[in-house]
Amino acid sequence: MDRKKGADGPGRSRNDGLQAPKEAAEPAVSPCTACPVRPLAICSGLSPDQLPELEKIVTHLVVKAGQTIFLEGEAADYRYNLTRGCVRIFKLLGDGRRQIVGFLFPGDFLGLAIEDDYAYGAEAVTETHLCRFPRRDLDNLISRFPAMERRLIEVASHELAIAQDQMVLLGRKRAEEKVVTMLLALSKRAERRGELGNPVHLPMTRNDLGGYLGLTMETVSRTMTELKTSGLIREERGHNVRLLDIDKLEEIAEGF
Amino acid sequence: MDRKKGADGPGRSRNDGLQAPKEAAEPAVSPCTACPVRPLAICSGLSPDQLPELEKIVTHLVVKAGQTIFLEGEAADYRYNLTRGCVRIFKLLGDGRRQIVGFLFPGDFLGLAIEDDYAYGAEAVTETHLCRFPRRDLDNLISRFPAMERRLIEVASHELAIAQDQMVLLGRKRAEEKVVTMLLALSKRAERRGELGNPVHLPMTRNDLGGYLGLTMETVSRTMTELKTSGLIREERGHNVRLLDIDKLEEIAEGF
DNA sequence: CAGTCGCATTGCGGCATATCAAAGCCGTCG
DNA sequence: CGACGGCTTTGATATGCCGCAATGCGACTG
Repeated sequence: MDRKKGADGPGRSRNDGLQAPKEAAEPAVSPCTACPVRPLAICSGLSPDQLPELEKIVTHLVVKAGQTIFLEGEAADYRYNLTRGCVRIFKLLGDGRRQIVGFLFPGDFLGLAIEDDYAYGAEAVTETHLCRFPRRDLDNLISRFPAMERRLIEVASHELAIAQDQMVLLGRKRAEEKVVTMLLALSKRAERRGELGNPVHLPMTRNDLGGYLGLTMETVSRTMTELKTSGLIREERGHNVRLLDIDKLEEIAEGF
Repeated sequence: MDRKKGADGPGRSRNDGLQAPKEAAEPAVSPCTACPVRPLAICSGLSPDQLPELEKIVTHLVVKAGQTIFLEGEAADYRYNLTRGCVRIFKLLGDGRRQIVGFLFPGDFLGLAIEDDYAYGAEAVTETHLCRFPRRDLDNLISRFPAMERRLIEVASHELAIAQDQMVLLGRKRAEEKVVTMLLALSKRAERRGELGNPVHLPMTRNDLGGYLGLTMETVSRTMTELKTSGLIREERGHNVRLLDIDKLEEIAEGF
């Protein structure tokens, strides 16, 4: 691939960001016990009778599509858990070029790799529900529960493995391989969450996909068209993509 | 950039690999207490009187330049700590394209992001000294010392932050920016280890650098020549590069 | 000190992807 | 229901890096 300046402008899309996210209307009695994503989240490091500890420090937020959750460089006062929706995290270069370094889905933890300041910005791709924890409180709690620490190591090293796969993608794969890898990865992630894996749902724009794959929006679009033409995928209503020959797609993704 | 097939062949270079690494002649009385890289390593999660616990399960190895430490896909029976030398870890695509996902230096931990099998291969760039721990033993030990677990979370999230920076580099930076970023990063890492930061020492080949930066050897070479021509760096004896205008270099690296 | 081997450099041509521009499509809202 | 706004698609052209090949160079070796 080839690039030089201004891959995409800073943040914002669809909607626009920067209003402070609002607290959810009803935190209510704190439904961690019934939380559908708990088994996926770091919260699975706590036993049911320990959950009240967590509920003491949590705030529930709803963030509308396109809104900013936090900015790169801002003081990192909170960590989050995603319960609904989709979030993009990204880093900027001096001239505005933007690289999306991850998409988050329900059960994912947001705010792991941070120092005093957030090392990346986070924006809602779709309307997103978050559990927000004051960083200090959460870290204290975690250090009191060894199972939580172990869970966090698991999560961090899983993230690291994903990041390494992404380096291979960005450094060595061609456009078609990149797009196919992404489709398969989103499919598998959806299945792990217990959602439908085959018509893959793509909540993000072509621009977001390109921003993650190290491509431009146009190249993503052209590549999708080619995949459709060669009968490997089919687009269905509402940003859904059906994978028509998964074996073939896997081969393409792995560079054979 | 632009690529298609066979960025570089599999492993091996300089020397050649695959002989089983030999144990060090003299593990001796177990000198963890005096280990110069302990403050940098995960071992700093243990107090001096706990070090014997670690020494019970460690084996010291010396691996010659070019030799394989382990292969991608092999059963992940060990974790390592690097005390001397330089290691490259890399992943392969089906057709042999190779992406180097990291270089390790003294104090670094090897074998963090692994499942049952190693997700990447590891080779010595220069002669390397390693502390090897049976995975199960080390994990048991770690889980008995909360300070170790905390240290491991720190290490993992630091690695993750580096990986995210690397995604920006691979996805959005131009060749010159990539090379400059690398030079500065190696310089800073050396300083953190207490080594000389300014004439940066580059133990790895141009091919390795390219493998890490998502470039070919030739492009790295051409870029270095340009940097020399424009007076930003100067090559000195023994794979050393002097940074002549760090401010300017930082600007280039950050995309301004 | 000449010979050899591995790595680095340089030149040249080609190609994948960027870039710029213009339609096309689709959901939203008045 | 028609017009607007944002996203997507498609086309035409530009370019940065790749891929190959030849040469250069420095470090061992005998």
